[in-house]
Amino acid sequence: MAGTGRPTVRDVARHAGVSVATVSRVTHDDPVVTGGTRDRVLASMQALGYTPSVLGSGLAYQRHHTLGVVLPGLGGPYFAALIQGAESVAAEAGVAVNVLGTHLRHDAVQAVHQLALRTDGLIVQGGTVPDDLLGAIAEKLPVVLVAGEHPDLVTVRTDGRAAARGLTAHLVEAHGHRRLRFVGATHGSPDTTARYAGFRDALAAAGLAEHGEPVRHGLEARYGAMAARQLHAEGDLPDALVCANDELAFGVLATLPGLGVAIPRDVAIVGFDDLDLAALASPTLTTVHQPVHDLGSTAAELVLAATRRSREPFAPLPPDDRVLPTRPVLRESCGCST
Amino acid sequence: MAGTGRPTVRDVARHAGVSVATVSRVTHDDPVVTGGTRDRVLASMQALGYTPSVLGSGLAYQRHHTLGVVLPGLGGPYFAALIQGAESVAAEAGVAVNVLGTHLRHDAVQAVHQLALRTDGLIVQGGTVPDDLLGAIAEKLPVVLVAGEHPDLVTVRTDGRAAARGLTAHLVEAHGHRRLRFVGATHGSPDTTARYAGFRDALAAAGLAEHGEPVRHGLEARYGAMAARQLHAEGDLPDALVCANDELAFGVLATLPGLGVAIPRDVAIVGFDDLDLAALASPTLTTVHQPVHDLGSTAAELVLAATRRSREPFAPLPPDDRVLPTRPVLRESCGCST
DNA sequence: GTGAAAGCGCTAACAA
DNA sequence: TTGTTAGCGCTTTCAC
Repeated sequence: MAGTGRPTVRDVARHAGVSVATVSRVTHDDPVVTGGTRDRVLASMQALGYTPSVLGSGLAYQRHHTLGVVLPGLGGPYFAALIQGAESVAAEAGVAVNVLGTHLRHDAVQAVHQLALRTDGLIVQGGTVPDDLLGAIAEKLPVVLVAGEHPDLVTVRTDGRAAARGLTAHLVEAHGHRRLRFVGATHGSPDTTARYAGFRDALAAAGLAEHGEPVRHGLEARYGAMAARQLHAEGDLPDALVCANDELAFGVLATLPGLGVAIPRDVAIVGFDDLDLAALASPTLTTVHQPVHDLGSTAAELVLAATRRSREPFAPLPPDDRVLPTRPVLRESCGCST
Repeated sequence: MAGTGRPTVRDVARHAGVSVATVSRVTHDDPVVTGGTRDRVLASMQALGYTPSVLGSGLAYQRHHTLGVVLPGLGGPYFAALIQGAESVAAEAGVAVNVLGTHLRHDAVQAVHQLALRTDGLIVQGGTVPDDLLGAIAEKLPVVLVAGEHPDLVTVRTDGRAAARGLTAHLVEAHGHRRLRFVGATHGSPDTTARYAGFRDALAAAGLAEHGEPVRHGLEARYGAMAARQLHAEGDLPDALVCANDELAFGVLATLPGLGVAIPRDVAIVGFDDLDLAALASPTLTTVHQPVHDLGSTAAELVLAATRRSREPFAPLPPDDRVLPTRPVLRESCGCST
């Protein structure tokens, strides 16, 4: 009876000789239930192999127990680390993580809307969602923006501009490079845009001009390879390449040497993020360490905190801007400690 | 009234002057509703900004409208492609995709169980979940195993052994290499295990012995770098390195040249998967093209098909073994067309 | 401390 | 063709 499916609260209640309310209380560790009753119910749960239905409690609580994460893509160690950070916090709270990669979908806006309907809160990577849509969604459920800026939202980021300024200055001052070029598509990536701005800041401060426009193919490893081939074909290699992230730098690193260009002898290279591979490639990669995992976990904490107290109609989160620290990591690819 | 929250079927029904059943029918494009009624209801939906609650319909349907994907990790382009494949099919069906990376979690088994409770079906990458647990879960909901083998389950995979045999034979026969070594951690990865077996097949057929044990650091780019450094340190470089996947090969490619080892002059290298970067790195990477995206989409189709007809108690899927074709891609890193 | 009962939003017989 | 009604599984007042 009661179907052949999984046992429900009712089954447990009957088996334990209590009411469904009591079963529910035990599930939630409600301290009012007596030790004896409690044990009896727990035993019945064991005996029947009962697990609360996510569907049932979801409806009653009006909560999906799911966190949405919106990223441009899913590939790449950067996003993996971000997701892990978010997931570690979410798992703790019994919340699942639902990831959406927008750059791969023509119907990204639609998809974000869909996601918003099935989650209790959203973590959004800067540049993936138009600002107005973001604002609209933030009125409906808690949203935290990662690696982006927005006056009315909660944001978690690093100061990429300052970091890029510092790293670029290092290339100029410590290694005497004067012809520097930026690699990375700035469009649609606030993070990259900030880094490029910092790059330009440093050049301006040193009285230098960019050695050519940024090479804007994309932000993944393969685009680094593409950039390397393009630069090589142009035959006008700069002294140093400032890559928007480590992935791009690896793409360059897996290509230029094969084309007969030695690093850092012929060209110096720096990246951003300090991915694991950075310390292992040869030459080891000079970069800026970013707390990517923390970015994700912090964002998740903020969203979940808002989620939990979401009882009434829902009030948007008060704006906040958390800036996490970065740290330059000087290795071989810039010419240091060769 | 009716709370300040989102409008419900009841609100729409009242507004349109029909019953909730009719509203539900319109939502599901039930052809029985008259054009007039239909239009009136649609208008009311528009007016009120109604969207069906995932929670409500979920409970009624007893369906989560979510597909689970279990992978070892989330980084890496291989998994990104797999997820995209699955997601493209899922999105079509209005189903969300929930990804779980097991290698990063100490409580992987627990996590898989949790996931099973919130999804309608699971796609599992071979090697991520113990066989017995897999069997147990498959009795509860549709499960498709990707890149793995299992007698009682639906599996979608490629014939990695044959592919590896062919590629290895190429190194031996076309390029005359005799001292070959395998790079990649076979433990816990059926895919890698199969490729290693194929590698050995080819060597045996040629009457050759492996030039040393496999270098088993892992399966990601950084472990390729690690392997490269180890091999270089050992000072006994083989003629050719057969990497378990392209990621590892890239790690090697971003490291060996920097250590003064030219590819393919000093060492030939081949990978598996044919990631985008393979055609762009220098030297371009010889590899085996795998339909990773199709692996994901096929798996998703199979799971969803089973999901849809899951009406009664649920019968496990009948075992099936789909083998998708692969294709060797000969490029520069093996010594071809240099 | 425990139980009865009224929902949460939607679907699906069954009636009309 | 449309409406009525009884759930789906769980939570949560409000009585007892």
